[in-house]
Amino acid sequence: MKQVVATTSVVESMLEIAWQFSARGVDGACCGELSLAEFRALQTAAQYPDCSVQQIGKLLDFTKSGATRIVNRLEKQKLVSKVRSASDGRVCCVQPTEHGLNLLQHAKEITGERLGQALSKVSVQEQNSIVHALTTLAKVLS
Amino acid sequence: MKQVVATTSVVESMLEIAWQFSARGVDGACCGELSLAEFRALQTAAQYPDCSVQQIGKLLDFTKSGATRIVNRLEKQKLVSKVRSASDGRVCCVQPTEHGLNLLQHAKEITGERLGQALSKVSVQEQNSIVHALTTLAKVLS
DNA sequence: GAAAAATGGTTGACGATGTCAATCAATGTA
DNA sequence: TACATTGATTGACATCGTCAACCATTTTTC
Repeated sequence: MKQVVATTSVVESMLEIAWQFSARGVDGACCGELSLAEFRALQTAAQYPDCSVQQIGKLLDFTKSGATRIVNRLEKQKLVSKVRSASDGRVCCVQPTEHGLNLLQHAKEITGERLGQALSKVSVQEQNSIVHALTTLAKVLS
Repeated sequence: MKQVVATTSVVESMLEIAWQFSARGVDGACCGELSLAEFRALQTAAQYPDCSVQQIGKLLDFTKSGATRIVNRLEKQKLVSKVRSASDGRVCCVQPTEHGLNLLQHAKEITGERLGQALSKVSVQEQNSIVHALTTLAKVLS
């Protein structure tokens, strides 16, 4: 019970952080011309080799059609390519292009820098604590 | 330098968390009929007494017109009321209604519960560490 | 004190985004 | 072969926030 009480006071921090790192916060900073949804989709495609369009939708909680549209936008920007699966002619495998992977890498650096800049305001010990905490939290949230 | 390197590896966690707690993640769970932007605006109105429309826009990084529209939607749902400032006839003070405050409180509880549920998967010691880390991080990010 | 500039807010037109329902194509099943 | 299922796409649509133009009030300037 005590934990629950404690967490309610943290929710505001949580939302604040989410806001900073979501669509509005990251803005052009990390994603270039990409929306957060597109960025996440690109990430997902990179993470799961030969990921289908619908898989991306399911992982990110979009409808089928939403997923199609997001992937199409990524394709138009040449960040992914769609390849028909050899084993199942209905499936579209979404593969990040070289360009897409570069963008991901770059985005990671930029956002990391930004996080690092924020973290530089606290002690190294606290930095480590935060890094550890975030990693753990992301794991238990998924 | 080491910190920067370390943080880049955390960025993915960061984005994962943001995703979980942003528009798509929270969904109806905490915000009822509100979008995340509307929810944040309501929060801001509650936090800053007699907050103007534009102040909300500036704090949340919206344009003037965007802020107007968000506040209008909140007003239509009777979550805030707009009152012309006595000292400056141009300014609209945005005040959360009783209903608005209740919704905020409720949302806080729901989201807190959700966070608590996730946190219940780790040790109490780790929970405290995470709570502390989030609080600190939110502070240095703003 | 009146004209001009600045400031807060609103509105119309628009582009971006994602949903729903209908559809097509490929696969699986009877 | 006929029927159902599944992956993906498309058209119509609602939501959301921006830009530019605008009105109203306040402040500045001469």
